[in-house]
Amino acid sequence: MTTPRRPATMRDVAARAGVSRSLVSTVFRGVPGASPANRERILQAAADLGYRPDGRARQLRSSQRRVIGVTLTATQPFHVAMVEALHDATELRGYELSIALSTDTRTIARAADTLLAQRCAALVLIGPSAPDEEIVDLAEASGGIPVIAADRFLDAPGVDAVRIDDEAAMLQLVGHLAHLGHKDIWYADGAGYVSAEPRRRGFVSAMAVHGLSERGRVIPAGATLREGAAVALTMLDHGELPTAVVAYNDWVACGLIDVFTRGGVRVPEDVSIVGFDNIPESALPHLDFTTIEQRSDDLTSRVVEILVQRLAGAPSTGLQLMPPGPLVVRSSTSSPRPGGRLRSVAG
Amino acid sequence: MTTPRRPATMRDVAARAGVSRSLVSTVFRGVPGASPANRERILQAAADLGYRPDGRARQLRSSQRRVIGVTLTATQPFHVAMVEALHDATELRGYELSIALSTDTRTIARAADTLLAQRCAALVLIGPSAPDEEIVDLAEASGGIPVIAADRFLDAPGVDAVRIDDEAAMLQLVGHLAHLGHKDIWYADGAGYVSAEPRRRGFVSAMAVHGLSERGRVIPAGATLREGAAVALTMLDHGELPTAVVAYNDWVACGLIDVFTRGGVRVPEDVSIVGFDNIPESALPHLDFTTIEQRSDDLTSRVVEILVQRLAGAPSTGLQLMPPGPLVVRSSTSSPRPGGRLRSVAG
DNA sequence: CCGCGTTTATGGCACGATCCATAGACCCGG
DNA sequence: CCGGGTCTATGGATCGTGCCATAAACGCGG
Repeated sequence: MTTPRRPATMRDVAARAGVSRSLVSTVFRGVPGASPANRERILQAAADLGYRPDGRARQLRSSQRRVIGVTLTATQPFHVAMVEALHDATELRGYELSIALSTDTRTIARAADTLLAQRCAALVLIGPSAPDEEIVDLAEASGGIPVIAADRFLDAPGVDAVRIDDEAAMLQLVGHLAHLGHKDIWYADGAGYVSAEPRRRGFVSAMAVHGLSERGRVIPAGATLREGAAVALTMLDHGELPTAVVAYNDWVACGLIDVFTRGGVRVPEDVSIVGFDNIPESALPHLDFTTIEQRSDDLTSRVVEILVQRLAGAPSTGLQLMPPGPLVVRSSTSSPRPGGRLRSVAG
Repeated sequence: MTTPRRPATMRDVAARAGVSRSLVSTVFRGVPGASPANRERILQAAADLGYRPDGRARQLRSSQRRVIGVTLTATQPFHVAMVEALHDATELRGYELSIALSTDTRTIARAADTLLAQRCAALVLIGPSAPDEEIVDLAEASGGIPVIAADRFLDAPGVDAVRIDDEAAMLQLVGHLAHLGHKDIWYADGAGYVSAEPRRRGFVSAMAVHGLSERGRVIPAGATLREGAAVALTMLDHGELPTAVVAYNDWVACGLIDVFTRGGVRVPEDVSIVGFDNIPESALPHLDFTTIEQRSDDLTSRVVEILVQRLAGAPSTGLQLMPPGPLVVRSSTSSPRPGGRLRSVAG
């Protein structure tokens, strides 16, 4: 097979098969109207020429919109899983997915521009980064197609938003500790990370609910094992510990437990620790800490559901919060020492 | 602004601005030939109508191919970083990126089909999964456009492949241990994970180089902290330890060190441990283990370089191996105990 | 042999843009 | 007043396909 400078078109296939261009079209569209003999010859000719229908021309001509635009920041692994789920769901409904990456230097609006230029049928914006205002403006400029913000807390008219209820989850976690009798509860905060805000808000209001606002403390940490470890070290250095620490996520909890146990602070005897996410590592025998599940699968299927409904003509439903996953109680939490209060750790 | 059922076209803009369709075209292409007054009126009319050029029609008409197709498996974080780098590099050369995800159920060939249907100018296949044969077939069917396999070991005519030289990296790691005097060196293998094969090969041949084939052992592990911890546990259970363990990657090393130190096996006094990747966690004070850097940035920039050259007409260069990053020696490695041999660990 | 319905095949317009050839507008010196 | 050059603006062909209207081919009963 030689390599043609110009890719083969329907015209080329038609010429080689000795039929009209239209007949090639009917065969490749899979509609009836071609005799078996001609169908065979056309497919053979196409194979010989390495013909492949031009998607751009197809979409341009057929007035139906058959592309779903997806913007992705890909900070979380489950965001990629969400794209896969969207693939599966839309493919069997005859849609294609078009993916545009947005990064620190490349705004969602810019990524979406590419997609809107393709005249996509709907826009799915995955990820909580980027200011809300940008999403609202984008929805304005989208020409009335469905716009769905996945994993984002946004309450704007005309745009569907779905996100896990971080606040409620935090309420459960703090509630667990409070019921065990803890009063001095600190929170190793996610600092700049995106889900940090609702979780912090959840922590603060949960402490208020239990009348512990005075005893709580929010300490900037981060989202990694490293940052969790760093926070634990500064706590040890300052020589002051609460009876329980809530971590922004499981990695931070790993770091905390690591440093604490090595520093002679026993978990849960001296300090209880809870994580957030229920990653596999949280069940490791030597860690085995209490955490709450992030039901990202539920979030994903909800997004797919909304997309399908909106494509079918259903109106926007606004913001939807997914109920938090179950609390997974393990051996990192127990009641505090009798009369437990802020403890001074000898240097 | 009302929401039109049909998006505005150049014709609509032209009508509103009172000019011809062609003039709208010249304005939106950014070529000279329109008077300032008309340019202004056209842009105003376009803004009023929410006009956005149709990318499909544009690309169809202009015979130049201005799209780079990228398939992505997104198993490694740096794969996403690579897409970002490709964005930056191609954007200022007037190209657009089109991204197609490939998953377990969605082959690279299928993902690439979408891209080829868009008549992309080149194909960048990111990720080492999928059988080589599939890539070769794909290159065959690509109609002669440049095909670049990033992060893949593949030596096929006409397709450029780039990957970090895992084997050489492993040679350095084992060499480091051998020079310290280690002879009983085990390898916690990556099992099913994709880069596992070349690393294992590197380990085996490195042991051969140092005349230690008899003393080496390959133990199936995995790629996560959890799997590393599991391997360490079985080692302790079997009551037999080498003087040094090479981990498939840094997470596995974390798991090993964690379980060992808690189990009373001192690192590096009783056993030396090396990782692979130099993730930030490897520098944590309480871990601080020797590892080798994965210079994924170098890999990325090499891929970009090759793409740019091939777009400029340069011929395929075949397989390229990137030299391994520097060895980062930390406190998890030292000379073995005098006369160190396989050690029995009391239960 | 003719009329009629069904199956196949074809020609041509349209999708929304690019781009070239051409025409009008305008300025300027001769 | 006219010829010639530059700057603007326009019409129309074209990209590769979908799809509709129409034509050819064919079978069949009267």
